[in-house]
Amino acid sequence: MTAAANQNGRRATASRRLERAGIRDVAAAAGVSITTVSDALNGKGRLPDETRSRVREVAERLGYRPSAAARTLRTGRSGLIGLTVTTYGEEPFTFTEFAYFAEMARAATSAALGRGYALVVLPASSRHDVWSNIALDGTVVIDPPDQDPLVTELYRSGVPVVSDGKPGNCPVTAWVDNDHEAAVLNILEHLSEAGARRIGLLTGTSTDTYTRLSTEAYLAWCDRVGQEPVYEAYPAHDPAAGAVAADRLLARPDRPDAVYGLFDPNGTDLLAAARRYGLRVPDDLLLVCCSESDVYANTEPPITTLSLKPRRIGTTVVNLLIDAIEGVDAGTGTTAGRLFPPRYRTAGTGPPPGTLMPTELIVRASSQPRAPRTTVSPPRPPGEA
Amino acid sequence: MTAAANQNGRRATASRRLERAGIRDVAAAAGVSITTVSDALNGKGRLPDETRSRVREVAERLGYRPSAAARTLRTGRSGLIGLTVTTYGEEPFTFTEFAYFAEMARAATSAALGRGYALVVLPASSRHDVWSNIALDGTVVIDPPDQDPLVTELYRSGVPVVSDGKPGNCPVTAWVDNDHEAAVLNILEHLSEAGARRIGLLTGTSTDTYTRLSTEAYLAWCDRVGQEPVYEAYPAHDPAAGAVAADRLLARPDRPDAVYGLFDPNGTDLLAAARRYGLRVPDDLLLVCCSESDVYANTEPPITTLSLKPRRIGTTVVNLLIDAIEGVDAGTGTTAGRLFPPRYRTAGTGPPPGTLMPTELIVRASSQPRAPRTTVSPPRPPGEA
DNA sequence: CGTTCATGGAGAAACGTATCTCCGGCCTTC
DNA sequence: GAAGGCCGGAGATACGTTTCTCCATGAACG
Repeated sequence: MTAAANQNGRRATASRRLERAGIRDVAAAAGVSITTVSDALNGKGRLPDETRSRVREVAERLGYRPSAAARTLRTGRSGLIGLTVTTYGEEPFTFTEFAYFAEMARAATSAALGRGYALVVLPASSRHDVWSNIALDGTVVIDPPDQDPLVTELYRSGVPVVSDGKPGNCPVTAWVDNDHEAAVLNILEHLSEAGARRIGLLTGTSTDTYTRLSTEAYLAWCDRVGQEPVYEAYPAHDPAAGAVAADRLLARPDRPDAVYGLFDPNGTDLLAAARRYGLRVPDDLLLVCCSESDVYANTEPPITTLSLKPRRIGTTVVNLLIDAIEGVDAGTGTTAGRLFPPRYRTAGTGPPPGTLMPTELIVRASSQPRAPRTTVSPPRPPGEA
Repeated sequence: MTAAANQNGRRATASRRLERAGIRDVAAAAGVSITTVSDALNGKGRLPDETRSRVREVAERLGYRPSAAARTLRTGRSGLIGLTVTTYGEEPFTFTEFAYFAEMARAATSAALGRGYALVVLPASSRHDVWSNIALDGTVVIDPPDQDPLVTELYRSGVPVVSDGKPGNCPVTAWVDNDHEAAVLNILEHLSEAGARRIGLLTGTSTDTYTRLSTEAYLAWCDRVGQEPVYEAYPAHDPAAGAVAADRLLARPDRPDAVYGLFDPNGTDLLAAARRYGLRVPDDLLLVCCSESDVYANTEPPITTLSLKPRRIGTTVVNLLIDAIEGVDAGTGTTAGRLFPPRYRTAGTGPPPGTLMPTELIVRASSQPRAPRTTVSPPRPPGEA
């Protein structure tokens, strides 16, 4: 009966340690071959149900757990997805610092788990050895800068890459982004209708897509309607710099009567700056900022915010990535396909497919002059302007 | 020259695909053996520097990247650490929902990366196949419930487990927690000194360590000083229930003149409830809540908070875990040790080693009668940078 | 009665690395 | 002049799966 012990000669020579049971042990205990065990547990092959259940029972009894490492080595699939956020400045990473990232990451994790994948968080600035030590089936990159060497290398080594934020010059498999241009135009229009005559912008100095597209849309709008641009830029990763920039913006001689702040803390920064200058919101100053935080529902006054809907973005990004990962095998043919490495190929040339997702403007008191329901009466210009 | 191609017979028979270069290819190109390549790249063995650098150069030229899966299989080490948060309720996971988790996770990720490990986020409620599909060197468990089956299984299969939150009956390798008892006593004392006669508690209905220990400390204190306990409990994972409970607490006939709220949103909840009942803070009601959010520095009035210092916890937990992981091999002997599975053994019996970490009470106006001046974060003058 | 087929399953070859064992030279040393 | 000792490196094995290939058996069918 237990003659099967002779089959695995190697194990017979080694003294029996208290190792975890392997597939060989299960096969021996069940009196079948390794193949049968593998097929039974993975639901493959042609086996009568009786054999299947018997093998499963034996495996359960022995506490058998397949080795993830061996499976990964054999199948070329790890079930792991990298989630990378390009780090601003020196800090390890600004993860969860802004609500956008936190929400996006949470949604991405959920979506991945729902499809049987797990997410591993890897800052782009991590030591190279950490990256190459992990078998990744694909990677989500949040807001890659132009010519990101990390993305380029990943792509070259055959790992699918989907970016959150339209990539500049990086070759990605696909990308997802908000329609920042439409969002900014919508806000500017909203503020104009609320009576704004001179709309200012609080923006960043970094070159990521979000900052760039938003600022360009603002400048283009200014050019179109004939307003002189009024904006201040600051390094968005510096939490203290935002307050300073907000102050600068409201201290200008050509002080705007409405401001859109591109970053999450801008709302409170602008509100505080307005108080310092004795400006009432919304009477003297209309305010909108981009934020996922609901604290702006309870500020005094509540502040109109633009939500980028990070949950939707995170879910979409992960689903696109997994589609690419799993689509690889489907496209490589029938028999010899298995021999091919899981290298993603772009169909011909041309830009990678991108998806634009809408944003949502949550209108609150800060952008509604006086009566919240009628916008007919234009506000009087603040001070002398 | 390229006669080395004959050595790897397997590769010679298969038609040459455009696969990624393996260690064999490097060996062939450099005219050395696989062993030499491995040693040269990993800094092991005894090789002259000339050979080392030559092999490295060839590897670089071929764009060689070692297979993480193969290395993991061979060494039994993946460089991956699981980060598990027990899910409250139905939601996928409350990660990043509370600032505590977000901060703790961020610190843990940083600490892990600093030591060459990466973190993979895995809710305790994930499908079992996701868990067993990933080779984990160890796991951090946030606040495991009593008799957590997940922890038990992990521990049994030899994976080191370190928990954030003193475990009830789970066998963990080590644990870290705040000194909740001391923290609560400190708060109660602080409130008493501020003039409180009847201190109420807003607590949770769940059985996690934090809730349990804090509540018990409160009850013990009441018993000691002879005050009748005044508390309301609600399911902490329900964001709406907190406001209701806060309202209930202040509506009681034996209304407290000071309240400590165990959860992050309790501060605003209690403040809102106080307003509804026309209670002035801190004149009629002293307020403290446990929170990592700095919004309480700007509420009206600013609210005294207890910080659990999640960054410190996250860092400590990860370092303890990695110590355990890397300590395993050190303890298994010299020669035959390599054959042993990386199974962690507790030294004898007895409880697992635990570390208590201090908390920090940030005193603001809400718990100081009269004195409106805060001791932290003084207001910034308008003109200052 | 011979041929085909479907069924149930076994054997063995990978996957790509790390590492244990061993071996040939050359140099020293008595 | 022979016996170690060190240097530089090659061979082979094992890590634990998945999966390709192939075989034996018996039934169906002409």
